[in-house]
Amino acid sequence: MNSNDFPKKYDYPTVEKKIAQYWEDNEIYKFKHGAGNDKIYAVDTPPPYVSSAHLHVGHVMSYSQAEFIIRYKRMKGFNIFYPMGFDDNGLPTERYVEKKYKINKSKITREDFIDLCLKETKAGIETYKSLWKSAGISADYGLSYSTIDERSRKTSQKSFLALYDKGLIEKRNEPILWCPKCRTSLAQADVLIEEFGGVLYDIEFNSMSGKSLIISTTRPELLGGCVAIYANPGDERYKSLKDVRIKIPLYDRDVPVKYDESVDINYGTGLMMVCTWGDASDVIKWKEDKLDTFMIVNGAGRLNELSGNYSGLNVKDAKKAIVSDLRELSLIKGEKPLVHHVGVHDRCETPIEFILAKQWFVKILEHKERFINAGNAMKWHPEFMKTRYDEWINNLKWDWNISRQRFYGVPFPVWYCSDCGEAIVADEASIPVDPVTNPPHIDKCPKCGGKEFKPETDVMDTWMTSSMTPFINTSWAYGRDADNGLFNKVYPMSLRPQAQEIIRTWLFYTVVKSIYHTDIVPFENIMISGWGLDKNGKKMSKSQGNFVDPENIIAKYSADALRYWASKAGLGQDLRFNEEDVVNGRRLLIKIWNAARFLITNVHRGFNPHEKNITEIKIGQVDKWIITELENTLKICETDMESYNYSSSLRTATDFFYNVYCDNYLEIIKNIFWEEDGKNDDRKNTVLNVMYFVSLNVLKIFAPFLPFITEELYLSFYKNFENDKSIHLSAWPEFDKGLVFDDSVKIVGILLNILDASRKLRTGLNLHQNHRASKLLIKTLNPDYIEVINEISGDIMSAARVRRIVFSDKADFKTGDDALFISIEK
RNA sequence: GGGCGGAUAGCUCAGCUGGUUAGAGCACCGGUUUUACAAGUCGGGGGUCACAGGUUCGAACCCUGUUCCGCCUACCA
Repeated sequence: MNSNDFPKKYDYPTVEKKIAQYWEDNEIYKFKHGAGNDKIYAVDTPPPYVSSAHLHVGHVMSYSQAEFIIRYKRMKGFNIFYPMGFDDNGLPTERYVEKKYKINKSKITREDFIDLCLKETKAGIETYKSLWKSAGISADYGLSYSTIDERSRKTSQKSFLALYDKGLIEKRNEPILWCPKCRTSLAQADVLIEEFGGVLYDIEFNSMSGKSLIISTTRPELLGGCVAIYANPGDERYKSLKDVRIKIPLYDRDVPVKYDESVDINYGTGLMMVCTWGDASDVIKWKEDKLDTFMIVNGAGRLNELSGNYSGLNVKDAKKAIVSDLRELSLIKGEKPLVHHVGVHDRCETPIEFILAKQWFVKILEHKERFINAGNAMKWHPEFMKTRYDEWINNLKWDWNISRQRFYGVPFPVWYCSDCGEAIVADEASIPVDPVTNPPHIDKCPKCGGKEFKPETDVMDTWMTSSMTPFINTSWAYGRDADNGLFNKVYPMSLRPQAQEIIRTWLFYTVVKSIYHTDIVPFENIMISGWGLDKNGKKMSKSQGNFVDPENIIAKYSADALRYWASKAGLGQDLRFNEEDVVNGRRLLIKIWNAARFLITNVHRGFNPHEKNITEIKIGQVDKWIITELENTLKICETDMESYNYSSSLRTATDFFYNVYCDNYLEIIKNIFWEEDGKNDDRKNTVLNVMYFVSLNVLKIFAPFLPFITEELYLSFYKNFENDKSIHLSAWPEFDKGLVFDDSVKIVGILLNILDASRKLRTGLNLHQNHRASKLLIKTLNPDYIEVINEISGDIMSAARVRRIVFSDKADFKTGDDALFISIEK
């Protein structure tokens, strides 16, 4: 570009589109597989579940934050393995489709439903890709994966087969967590605890000997499922009940009394009704004490025939009916409102129930210690997030149930013998298979010789696939040598960036799988981002309607400006969205543009920044000072980036750029460019070289954050003198001790004190910005200053916009330096 | 119930292992437009660092307790 043509305004909508295209056309972010650079930095990209139109600026925030580090690593010379993932299988997508088309799984065929899911998935992927690209996310889109594609299905099924072989997966018939709305079983990680207002009913029971007993419960509708009454073994009141049976009100049934330490003497009357099953403690007691089983709630959340008169009612209506009947019999002796905590399905917020069912489980309870150790073997950023991981593992109560009674997911590679029920798992060569459409590889049941087989119709938990991302990415399912040994090169991966709410799912399950399959932790570093909050500090979400559309913000202020906002929160910190910060980002861009413009438009023909080394040209004190300040900045920025403290890095860079480089250095030197041609040519050339050196390095430390504008300036100007085809492939500027001139910093400190004071005086004198005052009077109490001031008098006059400097005792305005006073005469 | 994070200017936030007079941006007030930038620039006002104790020559920072906000976790049914 001809420097005279350099645009006055930064036209970011046009430029950002153009630059994004440049990156794509030139494969700037392509992973160089097999090209010799084995200094690999591998990222396990989060695959957010694909349902277009729920994306908000918070998503851009967390992706950007990880990407700041990734871009930095790229400039540090790493060969970046950065695939883009799209999570599109499983219940989240199904829920999205159900809502969008107002259907549910009982009113549509499996095939039609899957078709709709695939259609939405495809649309979702396009929306995501387009947003990530416009936000400048530097993934290698050629490495994209979707969790429903063939490679993912093969990987999940291979994992299933491998763990089945190791005895780490098994099918069991036991009480499981169940969502009556989605009609599927769930894992503990799919359940959230929510606060509910409820009522604690004191209900009168009678022992068979006629003794009246008051028992408190929040779930009278489960009376029909009551299988025992518990008391604390130390509770004197109830010791006599040993061997006594208790009659259940409304039902013609009686149950035993049992004792357990877990019963709180002070809660209610100290008696506890245990049912099949109201909560986890019921299940535990049922297992430990081998209680009877009276399952009165069915999979649809309705009471069944075992409940007698209440059969067919849903849980809520049954509660009303039973309470009303108990009232009529005067068996309700008390009602206390209380707040209690109920587990709900995280996708639909329906309270979960326990039902008995045959399900596939990945055993995890017996290996908790290994997972805790794995957590300790990875570096957490920020550190305190590891607590959540540890806490989750320590509190696990159930093995990981991976069966889902749904349609859209990866099928189990399993059939059952119609005669004896024996499970037949697929052979590895045939996966991925869908047992509903594919026959098994054998024609005879190995156990009973039966020739008929039924497919497993459940699908796997979506996390069964997502937990395999490091393996999907590296084609592990095709053998460890597949894809030129990619797995061995990339695994374990350098970085797992992700949001905090999926520590217990995506992260935990990935660790489980990785440990089981390889016995090696999957990541060196884990980076946990906070949430994007709305203006009022509430979490942004589609359902709350308080989300900000990133496309609009990018269109209005540019992607770089949005990324600037994203840099404001440190790791693990939530960040409020306020448009002011985006506006500030745009201001920074404009400032960068204009500072570059000053250099570019002053560069003469024949300018060559590499003719001599920066130290070999005749640099003055102010040049040495600005170079020193730059070096100190580079040092801090590098330290910050190395410790994932990107926020501080950008702040430091911005401070230097604004307050030191623009407001002071450029202000001090710019006057020389106003002189007639021919005058000061040497000095001009020196200053241009210094500006080139400083501004290019500043641009580089801005580059991870503001990839578009830095690239635009690089390509349109700096690249004329540099070799790299993108600033993002250029080398991160290393701190150079040889470019630190502490004496110059001291000397220029005097100048800056004078400049600062003179600005105050000029404001007081109402002087025009560029008015050249006639005299600057200086008084100094430090004789050493005189020589220094004489040496840099040209710069002082230039900076303070004065024609002459005079040492005079009349100077009476104290500067920031106690030994230095100045005055200005108009 | 247990735990984690936070509370600093009107607003959004910096403030390193304790060290002069606690910073920035926005907002507010005033000056200033041919000479990189008015989406600018220069200057100014504005804070009992949540509260109460303690340690120290010295505390926004360390310790103890309290309050409020957010979150994680939990078998008082």
